[in-house]
Amino acid sequence: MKAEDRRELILTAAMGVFGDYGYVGTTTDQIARAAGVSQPYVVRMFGTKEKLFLEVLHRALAGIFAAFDAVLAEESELPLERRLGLAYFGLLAQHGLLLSLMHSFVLGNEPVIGQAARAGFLEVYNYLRDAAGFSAEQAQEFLAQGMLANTMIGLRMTDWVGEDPRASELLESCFPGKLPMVLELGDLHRPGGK
Amino acid sequence: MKAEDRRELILTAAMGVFGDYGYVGTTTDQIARAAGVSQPYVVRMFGTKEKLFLEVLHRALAGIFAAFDAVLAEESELPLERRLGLAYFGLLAQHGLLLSLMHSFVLGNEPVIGQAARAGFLEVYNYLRDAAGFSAEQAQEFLAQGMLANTMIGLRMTDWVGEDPRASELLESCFPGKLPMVLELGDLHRPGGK
DNA sequence: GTCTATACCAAGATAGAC
DNA sequence: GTCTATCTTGGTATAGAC
Repeated sequence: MKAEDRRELILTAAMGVFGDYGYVGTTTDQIARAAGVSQPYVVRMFGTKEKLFLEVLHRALAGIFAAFDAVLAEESELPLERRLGLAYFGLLAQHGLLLSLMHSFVLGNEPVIGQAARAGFLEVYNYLRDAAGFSAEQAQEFLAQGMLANTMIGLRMTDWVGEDPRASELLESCFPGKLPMVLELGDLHRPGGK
Repeated sequence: MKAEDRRELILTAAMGVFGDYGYVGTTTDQIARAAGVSQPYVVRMFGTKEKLFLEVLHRALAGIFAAFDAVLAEESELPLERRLGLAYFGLLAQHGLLLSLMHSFVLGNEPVIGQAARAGFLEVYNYLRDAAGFSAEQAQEFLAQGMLANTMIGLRMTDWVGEDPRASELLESCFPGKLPMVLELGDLHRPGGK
């Protein structure tokens, strides 16, 4: 296999593991095993764990913009907020995409990663304001809902559906009409999830 | 000094450091230095880093409920959501309180901490629904705004006020009328902040 | 292009002195 | 009650073979 393909493989694996355990909590060895290569190879290919994480971050953001662009390009009766929200939920199918971002969002102190995370978040905000044409209030509300959704996934709150009725009630408000899908995808974000 | 007082000192220091660097990213030595004691002493007193973090989590939640209880006990013209929101912002004055929680919210995979984090989050939700009398939608919206506010602090977005007009705009929506206060408190959540 | 072996360092935890 | 010294583990990164 050539380097470019391995790169893809490793990046995908890294996104999943980083999403599950966070930047600091993830070892390059975990990523290597998830990708089916040796630990030194991961480091060799990306230089450092930090650089690898930055690439994952970049990819995650690109994934968001791609999904949103697709929404803006399509015709629909539904209000734009709703459609972008659904597209956002769709990103849960990519293991670790939203959670890697979420982890970066609490690392503002990290000199390199924090900077990238702030810039990335603002890019999303700018997209909502400019490309999507949201007002400041609309964009803020959209992001707030997104952050709560991320939190539900990060907490693995889906594991408590059925056990605690209030957990179900909250999740139903966070993912209106999409709980079944989210529960299914929730399996990804668990130890051992593909 | 007796053990009980040291305990307080260490817990306060630990909350700040955990908030700044997260559970995994924090070393017991950082905490020890922040508290002015030796690293082994921190471990000795709390058993393990994990147990210490769980105590911090417990304290952070207690802080939230104390602040909310005070709001419910007082008379006011303002709507309850607004008053609880302001009380929430007030918690920013306690270094690391909201951010330690936020870090725990993305650690759902951690067997012990994840469980505690989920339970803690649901306690807050239950409080809003029962003690505060919020509807499911009100509680969800309140939490969404809280998670976005936490994210802004975690990202240290306040550092970009003045540099990026969109950062200011977003922060102003997140902390309506309270930006000056938040900017001042933002200094706490920076490397070297007391 | 990918691995094995390993150097090196940082961190949590323990032992035991004072 | 608190410290110094230290054990042990685990994790990033490097060297170098195949």
